[in-house]
Amino acid sequence: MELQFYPYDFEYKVEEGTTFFYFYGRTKEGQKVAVKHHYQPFFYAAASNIDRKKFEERVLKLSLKTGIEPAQVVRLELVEKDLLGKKQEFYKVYANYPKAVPLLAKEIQAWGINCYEKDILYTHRYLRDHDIIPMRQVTAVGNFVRNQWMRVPVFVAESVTQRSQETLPVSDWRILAIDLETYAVKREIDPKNNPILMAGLYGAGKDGREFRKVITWKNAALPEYVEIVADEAALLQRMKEVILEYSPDILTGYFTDGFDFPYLQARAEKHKVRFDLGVDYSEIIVNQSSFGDKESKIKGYLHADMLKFIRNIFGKDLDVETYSLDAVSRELLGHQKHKVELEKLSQVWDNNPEKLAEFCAYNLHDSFLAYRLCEKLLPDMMEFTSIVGLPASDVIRMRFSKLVESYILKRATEFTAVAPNKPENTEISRRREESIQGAFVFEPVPGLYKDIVVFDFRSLYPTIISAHNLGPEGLKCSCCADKIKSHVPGKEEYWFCSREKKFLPAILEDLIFRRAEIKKQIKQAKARKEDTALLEARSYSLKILANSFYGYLGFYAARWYSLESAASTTAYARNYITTTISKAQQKGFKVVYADTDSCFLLLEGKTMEEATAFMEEINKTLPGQMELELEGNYPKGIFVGLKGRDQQSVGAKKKYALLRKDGTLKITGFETVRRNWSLLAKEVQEKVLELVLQEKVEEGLKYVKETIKELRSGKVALDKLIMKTQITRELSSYSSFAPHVKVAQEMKERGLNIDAGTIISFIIVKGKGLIRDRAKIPDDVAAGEYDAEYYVDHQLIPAVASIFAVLGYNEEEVFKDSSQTGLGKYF
DNA sequence: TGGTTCCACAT
DNA sequence: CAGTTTGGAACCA
Repeated sequence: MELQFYPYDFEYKVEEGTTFFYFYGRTKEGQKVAVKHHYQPFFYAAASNIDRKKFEERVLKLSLKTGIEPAQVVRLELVEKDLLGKKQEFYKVYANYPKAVPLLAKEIQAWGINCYEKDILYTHRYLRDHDIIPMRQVTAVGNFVRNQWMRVPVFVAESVTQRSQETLPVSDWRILAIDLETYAVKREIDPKNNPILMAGLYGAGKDGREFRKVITWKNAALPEYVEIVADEAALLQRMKEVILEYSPDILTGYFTDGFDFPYLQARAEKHKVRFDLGVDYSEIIVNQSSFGDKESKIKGYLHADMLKFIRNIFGKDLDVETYSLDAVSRELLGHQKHKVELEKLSQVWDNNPEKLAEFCAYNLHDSFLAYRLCEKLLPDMMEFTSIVGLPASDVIRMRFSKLVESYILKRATEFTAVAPNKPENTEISRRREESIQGAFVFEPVPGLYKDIVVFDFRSLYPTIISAHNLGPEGLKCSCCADKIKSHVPGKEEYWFCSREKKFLPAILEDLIFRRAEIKKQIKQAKARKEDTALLEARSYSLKILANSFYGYLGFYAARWYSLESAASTTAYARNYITTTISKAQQKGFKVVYADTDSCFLLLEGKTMEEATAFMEEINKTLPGQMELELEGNYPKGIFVGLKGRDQQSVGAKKKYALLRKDGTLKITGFETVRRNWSLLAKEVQEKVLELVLQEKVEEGLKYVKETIKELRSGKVALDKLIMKTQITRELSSYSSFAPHVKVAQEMKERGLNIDAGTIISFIIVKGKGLIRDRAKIPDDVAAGEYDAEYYVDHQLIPAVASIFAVLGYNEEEVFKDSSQTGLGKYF
């Protein structure tokens, strides 16, 4: 019979010597299933320049002792494959089970024969070789078999194919979010001694309404969604039942990899409760690497720890200070966490259970936020999954380099390419020593400019790599060696094949092309007022994957490492931007600034038509998918001087502000966002930039003077004067006492818990002596007690001095005023 | 300024 | 053929 289903979790099992790949998924009707399919593991061994007869005899006799059964070669096949651009013959060496692969390969390498793809995970290999994309419809031919080892029906497949690319809509996946609150005095997280107090679960009910539940074990008057059980062991038991009954495809949460699931595992073990949620009745599996991150797995589910996906992949474009659930939800959902004093939970639990309700609400709300994040980002997770072709659980936990490499590996099959091996440790150290020249940045002359037109190269690095065929395969190719006309600009020693499009640039070109197609679709969909969330997700995935190729080529641990290619990418980029600059200058445009892929021109009486004509002209000369685009045109812009240098001549790079036509500002590089600046300094800096850009310089000066007056009058609201600095280690280990350290000590003396990570807020007040002795906790500062002169000298003036300096005002000329001392005397 | 150390996130 | 060892901010000399 035929079975159609949507798989989302994968593993393999060796059963009586036969290796089976296992799919776990669900049918359209919502029935969870397991599908098993036999597939023989293998790797490659170089077949060139060896005595093949002798090799075959020897290799087929191999039998390496291991803990399980001896590692043996099942059979050999001779194949032709492409290794870094060179066609060669390889043996495809089939092993008797997956873990035999590295053992056999190591032995054969010891004979002096290179082996390849010996560290490709079996489950990943299976998916790639069968061209199966997780979470999309799969058709298996075979039969259901009786079993008692699985919680779900088991189907034994003779064949498995993906005929359709169809997937389920977001609303059809059953998602359940979990969140735990634990007993924790002084933020001490201790799964050995501290119990789980409550477990929040949030999902969608089968009736379409919300599914909300909090399980706790304290008898108190609590809201209707709270279920009270006898003790912690009962909580665990009940939680398991609820999850099984809900039967989610996706289990989600926030930092569930490192906190909730390991905690559940530890407490279940302590109470001897079998928390066997796994589809095969297995318990939670926590993989802890000797360093850093944990990963938690529950067999038969897609465990999506939203923190992992956001931190590793999705959050790179996000404007958040930390990846805390609070900050991320605020940014992505417009919701924040409920505000409760979590430190008091343990105390309330012990002494005032009647106050537990607000903690239950908090608990449920956290799981609600995780659910919403999962729902919102599911299209993105699925897109990365489909481009890379690996399980979503792996994809969301990958760093960029791994993501790129997985995409390359997926495409390698089509190009019959064999993957180069990962570098050895010595090679890694060697590579880590190397570095390349980066981007070109045009040093601006400080000043206030008008009518600035900004052009930039769309996806500069990816399009260069694709257009110039950069990559290890085409580097210094022998076919083009005799006619080296087109070497890399400024690097006579490098050239890349011009006869044949090579593997890496070809698959990168695909990504860029596919993204361009999707962008067109987005435009059309928007015109029809359709929802574009899915398309945006695809476009975003393709974009960051394409952008990561350059970094990958220069990444020390990359299989397709090619520092020459990375260096050539920036060399071409420098050449394109400098060429664009000089061509603009030849046309009579003044160039004020340029950075990596962008170029800022002044119209100076010329028209926008002339500027775009210039752009068109450049575009005619560009190869492949390269394109110069109009980023925008701005009525005004300011570039400021470098601190401590001649403020009139040397401009700071990557620091400027532009005024848009609609009056809004585009501020880059200024300190306005840093938390160790007071809100006052940020506000004043922004306001002054705005006034100056609107040519209201006098008004700007006046504004500063008024602000200073206000400061001195003691009327400025205290919350605008708070400065924040993070405590980064154990308080007692500080040997120098910056203001925030001193405040932290004071807070600790009052019984507040201060440890690494706490952000200390403080205000500097009037008085004698060192600054640090005048730093106070904001709550202790009386209105007007702050030290106005400190704020003038250390916050206000530094925030605006460079802006006024651009206009030729030095502090003395401009800020002349009263009888004050210090810099403030000029105001 | 550059080199080095420390910490992500959860209660 | 689940294992490797990150990177960015804050601090210090």
